[in-house]
Amino acid sequence: MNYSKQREIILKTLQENMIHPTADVLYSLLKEKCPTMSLATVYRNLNLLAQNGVIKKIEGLDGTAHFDHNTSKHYHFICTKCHKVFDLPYDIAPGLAEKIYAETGLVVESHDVSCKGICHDCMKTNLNS
Amino acid sequence: MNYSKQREIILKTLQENMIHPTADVLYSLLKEKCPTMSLATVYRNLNLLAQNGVIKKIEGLDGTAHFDHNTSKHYHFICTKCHKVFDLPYDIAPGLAEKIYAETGLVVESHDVSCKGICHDCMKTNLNS
DNA sequence: GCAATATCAATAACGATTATCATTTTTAGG
DNA sequence: CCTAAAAATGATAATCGTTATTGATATTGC
Repeated sequence: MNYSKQREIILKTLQENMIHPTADVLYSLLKEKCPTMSLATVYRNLNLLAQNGVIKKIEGLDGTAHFDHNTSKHYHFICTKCHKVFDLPYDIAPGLAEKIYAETGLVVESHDVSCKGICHDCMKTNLNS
Repeated sequence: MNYSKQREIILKTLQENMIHPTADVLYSLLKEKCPTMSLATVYRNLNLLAQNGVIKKIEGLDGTAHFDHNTSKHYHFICTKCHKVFDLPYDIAPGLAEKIYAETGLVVESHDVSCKGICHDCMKTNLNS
C-alpha cells in the first residue's frame, strides 16, 4: 500500500466523524473537501484500509456496509429511526467463542453482535411528537 | 395474506432444507418442482413469510440474505469455505439486552450474533488436502 | 530524472433485490 | 355455483450498493 493523498483524506474524514458512515455518506462528506474524488476511490480505499486493519468494516447492520475508525474490539447498535450507529462495549458477551466451541465444537474465527433499537435522541423526539 | 399454491411450496421447500438457503438457492430448488415459479415470487413470499413471523430472515452473514424455517431464538455460524449456515444456541450470550441497557441505557429491540469460521466438514477436507 | 508500479477518475458492469404491470388465482357474497 | 373485488403471479425492467475496467496520473526505488 503506497501513500496516496486520497487515501489520507478518506481516513482523516472517517476519523473525524464519530458516526460510522457508509461509503456513500462518506463520499458526500469528501466531495466538499475534494470535489474530484470518485465514489470508486472511496470504496477501494475503505476496503483497502479495512483489509490492512487500519479501519473496520461493519456488515450486517442494515444491508449496507458501514466503516469504523475504531479498530478495538466492540459491537454495534443501529438506530432504526435515524440509522446512526453507536458502539457497544465488548464485555456484553463474554467468552462467546469459548462457549460456542464447548457447545458445538465449531471454531469461531470472527464474530459480530449487532443490535437494533431507538437511540436516545430519537426516543426524546418520539415523546415530543 | 391469502392462500397461494406457490407460497405453500416455497415454505415447504424451505422447511425440508436444513441449510439456510438464500432466495437464489431456494429458487433453484423450487424450479425442479415448479418450473414456472418466478424469482420475484420467491423473494416476495420469503419476505411476506418473514414479516408474518412464519420464517426468519438472516442478514449480515455474507452480504446476501438467508432464510431460516426455525423461528425459535438462536444465532448463526457461517462457514467461510462452503458457505453453509449452522445454528448456534441462544444461551451463548445470556442477558445481552439487559447488559446493554445497564451499560449504555440503550433499549435493544432485536439483536443478532453471527459467527464465521470453518465448519467440521471443511476442516476435515482441509487436513486431507 | 525515469522506469516500474500503484493509484486515480469516470463509468460500465455486476449481483441481489424490488417495483411495475398485465394476467391469473383466490376469496366472499348473492 | 357465479361473479366481482382483492390478492398473487410471472416476466421483466429498474434500483441499489458495490466492483471491475480502462486510460491517465501520481508515487516510489534506483
